Amino acid sequence: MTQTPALRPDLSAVLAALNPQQREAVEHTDGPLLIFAGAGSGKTRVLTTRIAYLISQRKAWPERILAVTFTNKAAREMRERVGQLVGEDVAKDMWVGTFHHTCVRILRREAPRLGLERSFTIFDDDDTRASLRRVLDGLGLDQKRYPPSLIANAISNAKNELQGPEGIPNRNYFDEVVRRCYVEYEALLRRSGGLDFDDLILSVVKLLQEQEDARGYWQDRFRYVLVDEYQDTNRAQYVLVNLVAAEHRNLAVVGDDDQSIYGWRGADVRNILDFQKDYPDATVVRLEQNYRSSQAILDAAHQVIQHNPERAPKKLWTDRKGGEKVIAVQTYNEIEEAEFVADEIDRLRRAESRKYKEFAVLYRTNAQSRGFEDVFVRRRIPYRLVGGIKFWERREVKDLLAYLRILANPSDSVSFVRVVNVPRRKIGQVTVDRLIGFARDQQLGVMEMLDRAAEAGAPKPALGPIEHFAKQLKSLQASVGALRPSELVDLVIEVMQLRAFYEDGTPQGEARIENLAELHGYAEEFDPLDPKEGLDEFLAEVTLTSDVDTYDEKEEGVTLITLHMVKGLEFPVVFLVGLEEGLLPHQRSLEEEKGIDEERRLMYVGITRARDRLYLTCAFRRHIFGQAAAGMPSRFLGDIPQALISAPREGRAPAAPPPRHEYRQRFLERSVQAAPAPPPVQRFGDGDRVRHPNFGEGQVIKSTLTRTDEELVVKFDKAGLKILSGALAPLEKLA
DNA sequence: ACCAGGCTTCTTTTT
DNA sequence: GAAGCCTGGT
Repeated sequence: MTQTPALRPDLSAVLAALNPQQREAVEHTDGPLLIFAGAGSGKTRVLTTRIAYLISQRKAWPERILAVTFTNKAAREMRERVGQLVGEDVAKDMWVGTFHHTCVRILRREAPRLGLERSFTIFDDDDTRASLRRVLDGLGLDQKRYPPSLIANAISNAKNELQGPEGIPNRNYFDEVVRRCYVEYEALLRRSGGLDFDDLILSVVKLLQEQEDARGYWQDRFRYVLVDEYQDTNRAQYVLVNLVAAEHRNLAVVGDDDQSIYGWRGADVRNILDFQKDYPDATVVRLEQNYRSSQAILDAAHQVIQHNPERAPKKLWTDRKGGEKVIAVQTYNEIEEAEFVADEIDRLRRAESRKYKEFAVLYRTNAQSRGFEDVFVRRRIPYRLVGGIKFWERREVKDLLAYLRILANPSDSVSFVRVVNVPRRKIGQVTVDRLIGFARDQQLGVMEMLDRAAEAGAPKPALGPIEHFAKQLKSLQASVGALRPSELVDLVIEVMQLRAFYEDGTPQGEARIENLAELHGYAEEFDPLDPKEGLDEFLAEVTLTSDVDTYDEKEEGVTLITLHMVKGLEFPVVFLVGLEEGLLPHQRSLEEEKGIDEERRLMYVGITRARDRLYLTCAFRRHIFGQAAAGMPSRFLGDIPQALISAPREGRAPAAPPPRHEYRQRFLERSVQAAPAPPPVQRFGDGDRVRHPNFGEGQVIKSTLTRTDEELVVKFDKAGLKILSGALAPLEKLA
């Protein structure tokens, strides 16, 4: 330290504003600390104040404090808020980031020790699947029987459990396939100088476990360690933080077992529930006062979550009295569900002068956003979609990034395969296979591989194009240390003529070209760094940035978001939609042990996002895989006592409170009461012969009018009985 | 090597 | 209702 950072030690006012439990969490400085932080209990405030307190008490220099968050957005916020308390120049030295970012930072420094290139490439899911496809090919295995995504999942689970290929169980042939793929996949990663998401954590764990010097350094370095969302840590992450904090034992973990929703990717709630076993001397603080939601909303949340077993004891409370009752509504189908939401948004904008950004629509699956998008576009309601097809995953963006990746790391053959024919180069499958095989055997990077194409056995006609490609890449590579990331982006676009390649006269082509331009803008952020370093950082950032990270709450528009991504956010008005059996809880969750519990926690997370108003909606019919299916109200609706739910608004049927046992029967009664007004046209009568492009010919068994649609039950000669929407299905009436 | 068209399967959830 | 895979044609 050359100079003492300018501290603003007058935290007394900030401390005085905390409640007693919050204050205890802040002022506890030494030794292990477990904070159970319920939804809306001021967790971020406690964490940031605690860090500021540590700094102002001179407990540690900022660069010796490590805070691990779940998203980059949370990390940024934390740094900002600490900055407001102790000064930005001080806060900038803290280590704040996601598990993955933190590990990348460590790995960049420790690369040599691990026999790793400093410019290692981070493989995202897409790259992993592409790699596995190649592996399967190499092993002569059928991708239909052994879907790459399933194998990727199995390997990921193993890695999260710190298991190598030998740790894959031996139950059946599929396991055997997974094990062999795992071995080959690892070899491919190593040859490519690549690490996948899980490897980032795994490599640091290994480093700390196996190399005493490194372990000593990092354990000494981080005097204070804080981990947010501890209930969502997996085995590898658990080992990592406990290892890092082992020397000073100043480990503070924050979380809420009721909000554990990432079990499917290896998160283990026991990490938080067993913290006191790991650290018998731990101080435990419970933050139970909720500063976000109305009493009515909190009550509903409590009713839902209390059905779960194995919860750490706690109950949220608020001194906000009363509040609007929760409104539950069943609509005819997903279109009307969206219409209803749109109606309410319009109404509340007028009645309560609310802004668009005060509303959020929360759903279980990304596919559900479609109906809302369609309706919002038509009704000119501005919205922003979080998640779904991400910017970084768009084809053209990935193509351009693949070029940059080859430049940053010439061993990255996965990226080479991706762009070998972008634009068309007439280098065929056979040629690519021979080149890749040769490169593997001879341990070559992309450049040498292309230079020795003839030797590799590439077909004669391909040699010309290959040589040209090599020349292009070399000319780009000459600029790598010299040009800044954004300039490099432009150069790739120009040399490879990507604009012309994507230009196809369609609006989609236009969009692709715009996205390329947008990439330039992102890259600019890394221009101030050393050129090569900037390129590496840019590429890492790109693969580690999620959609919520770029979410800006000040931006106008209704938020459309999944229940998983919404954790940590809050909105004055929340619509929790698609509350149907099969959707929430999701069909797939029913097959898993404890699946239902996690679904219920999702519901709980959704409810607790709401400040003032909460709507719960479900649809009677929903199109799934393009076909209408019947939906039963979610069992979770039945967890909420009728007394907490408002009477249905006029003209709307209430969601049937799902009876604990016989909900099918009661549901049907309800749906009869719910008979909506007739739609404009009834095109078919009972007994009509019809033709459908997919299902062939059939006979209408029953035609029913609903408020906006004609619902048809058709018995197809070949395809059997189907329920179709008269408005949507391309049905043709036969004479 | 590339394209069009038909077939299938598919969907949880994400760093 | 889309994306991906396969086939058969050029």
